[in-house]
Amino acid sequence: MATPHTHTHDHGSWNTHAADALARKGTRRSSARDAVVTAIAAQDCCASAQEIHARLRTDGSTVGIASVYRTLELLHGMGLVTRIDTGDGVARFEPTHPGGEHHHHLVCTSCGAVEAFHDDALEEAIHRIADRVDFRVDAHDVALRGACRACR
Amino acid sequence: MATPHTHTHDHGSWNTHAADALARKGTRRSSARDAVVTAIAAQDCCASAQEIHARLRTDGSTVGIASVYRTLELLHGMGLVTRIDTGDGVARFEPTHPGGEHHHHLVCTSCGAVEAFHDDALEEAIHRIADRVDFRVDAHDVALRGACRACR
DNA sequence: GTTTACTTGATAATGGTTATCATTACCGCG
DNA sequence: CGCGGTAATGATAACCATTATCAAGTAAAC
Ligand SMILES: [Mn+2]
Ligand SMILES: [Mn+2]
Ligand SMILES: [Zn+2]
Ligand SMILES: [Zn+2]
Repeated sequence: MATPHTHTHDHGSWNTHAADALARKGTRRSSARDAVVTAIAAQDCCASAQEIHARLRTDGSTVGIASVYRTLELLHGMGLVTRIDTGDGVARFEPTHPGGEHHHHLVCTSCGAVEAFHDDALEEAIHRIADRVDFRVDAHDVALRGACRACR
Repeated sequence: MATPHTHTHDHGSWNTHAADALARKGTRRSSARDAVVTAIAAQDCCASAQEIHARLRTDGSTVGIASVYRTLELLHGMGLVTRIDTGDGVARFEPTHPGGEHHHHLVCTSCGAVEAFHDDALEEAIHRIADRVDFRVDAHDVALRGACRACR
């Protein structure tokens, strides 16, 4: 039931999915946005704007930090990216897969490490709550906090 | 199963609980800390440092904002207070009840309203995950995001 | 090619939180 | 009781992730 999340995504498929959605929305094509989208497509789990920016600059890109934030905001507004707050005051983002398939996070309060997990019973419970409550539930997030193997 | 959380806490009991824990820890008694502890004891759900500070000042207290942050950090470190991040860049805090009884939150992404809920199946699922995963889980939090009745 | 307005990158501004520091005031001890 | 050591305080400066601003660049429509 609770499984260490296996990374079996095709990075290219999300990239295409996102590019299509952007084209459909009618945004112009630009190298900055392309670079950010490609960088996000390569992630299996969450990364902050600053981390994405640093990775891009290391790879020789000249994208500005503002464009990273702007692109993340755009993609988030379009539901192409999931925002995750691990509680350290930094927003992290990961690709949202079209099928609804996703994972949640184990956060080490000692070293800040983030691990992914998935659990069907958890999803089922959340789904039932959403049906029962006087609130339209669009999204959910779950974080388990504690100590990772290394910090324990 | 999923119930709108009923507020049946005795505010005084958490206040005493916290005061005892602070005494046991050997901290000095001060009016600033007392005021913050009392303010938190009066909460049924989460409030930010600034909100707590404003409430105290309105009530005639001269507590500085720094003391509010310091007290929250102290109480959080002692496990007396739960920190909640609703994703708007503001940390909120609510009293941690000794029996482990707690609730989770519905967050309206439109107006920012926060409602509490509790669900046994959800807790059970999380408990099972904690047992199964290679991680020491000390705490967990769950947020359901969407639109409240008023914003829907 | 020209025009239009979407994008960009640099940089200033914002705002919650944290660090600093001189001053205050608990509280154990004589 | 007083003292003295030092935890705690409140004002304020510093920090830092995120946002807003703006002049310059550049897709894409015509
Ligand atoms: Mn889920
Ligand atoms: Mn719970
Ligand atoms: Zn992830
Ligand atoms: Zn609450």
